[in-house]
Amino acid sequence: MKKQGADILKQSALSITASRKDILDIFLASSSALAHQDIELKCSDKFDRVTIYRTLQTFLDKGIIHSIPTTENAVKYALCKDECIVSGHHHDNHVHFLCDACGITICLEEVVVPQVKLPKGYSLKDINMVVNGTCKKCKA
Amino acid sequence: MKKQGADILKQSALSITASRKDILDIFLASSSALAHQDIELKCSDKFDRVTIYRTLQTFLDKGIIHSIPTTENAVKYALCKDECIVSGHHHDNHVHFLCDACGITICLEEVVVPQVKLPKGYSLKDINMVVNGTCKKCKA
DNA sequence: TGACATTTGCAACAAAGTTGCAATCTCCAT
DNA sequence: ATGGAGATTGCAACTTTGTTGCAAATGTCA
Ligand SMILES: [Mn+2]
Ligand SMILES: [Mn+2]
Ligand SMILES: [Zn+2]
Ligand SMILES: [Zn+2]
Repeated sequence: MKKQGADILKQSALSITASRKDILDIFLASSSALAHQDIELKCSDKFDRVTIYRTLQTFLDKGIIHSIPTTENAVKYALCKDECIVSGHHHDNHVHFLCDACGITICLEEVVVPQVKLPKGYSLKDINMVVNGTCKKCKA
Repeated sequence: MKKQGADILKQSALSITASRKDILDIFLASSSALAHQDIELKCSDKFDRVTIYRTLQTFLDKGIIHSIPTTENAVKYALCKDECIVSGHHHDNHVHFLCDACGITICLEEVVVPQVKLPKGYSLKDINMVVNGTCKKCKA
């Protein structure tokens, strides 16, 4: 049986509500990262825009989703994998791909973000790597 | 003599106007990347908000500045270096640092973005690497 | 200097995000 | 199973951010 939104909510000790379940199911059904607006288009008939904002924030806080900064000034969100939580801390250390042609944003789970050495004085907490280019489907 | 905004405008074959000069000078005087709002705070008394938007877009088009996507859903901008233009094309291949404590965003010109190998089918055009952490000044 | 093209400011919008509060819903202990 | 405490939601009102069209002002170059 496939993983459902409700399962994830239980795991994260969040109360189970219609909006949270539905929004999680939207993520589970999507193969690419979603912007707030993408989600709004899919369920603003059922839920208020504000609820979507708050739900996404809750998911971020709980480490259910992670955010992906894009060059188009639009943050996108994607589910975190289970293996993501190692010893109580999150590890979204994969590369993200953004297609300039179709705009799709994808987690490249199998591509690990390379380490970098920072100049003296800077302490590193997190690295974000976003690659632009052309995706499989849009290839000429 | 220090480089002035007007010099850069000439180099880029842009007409020299007060707003362009002033905004360039703000960049030249800043050691960190600036958001639209940062610039607005410094000169909205002299120029319209719309002018700032259009000026930043022009600078982007001409390769005078580059944009930095941040996790806070706010694009920041920074001047490109001269050496940035190699054979007519831009090369902003350095890492950016974003301090979680003070929010400052800095170009780490000396840290080159490492290459990554993408899965089959993806073609790469550009890589963006943003590192979060604590900057020199904010260090505990 | 003057014509012409470019740039700017303004006004009016549209879209995105935030906040407070009352109504509703979840969950847990009885 | 029920009900009450606390969490969640919808709504309204608002702020901030970004866009567009157009007329006035400015810069460029002959
Ligand atoms: Mn991801
Ligand atoms: Mn930079
Ligand atoms: Zn594509
Ligand atoms: Zn700092």
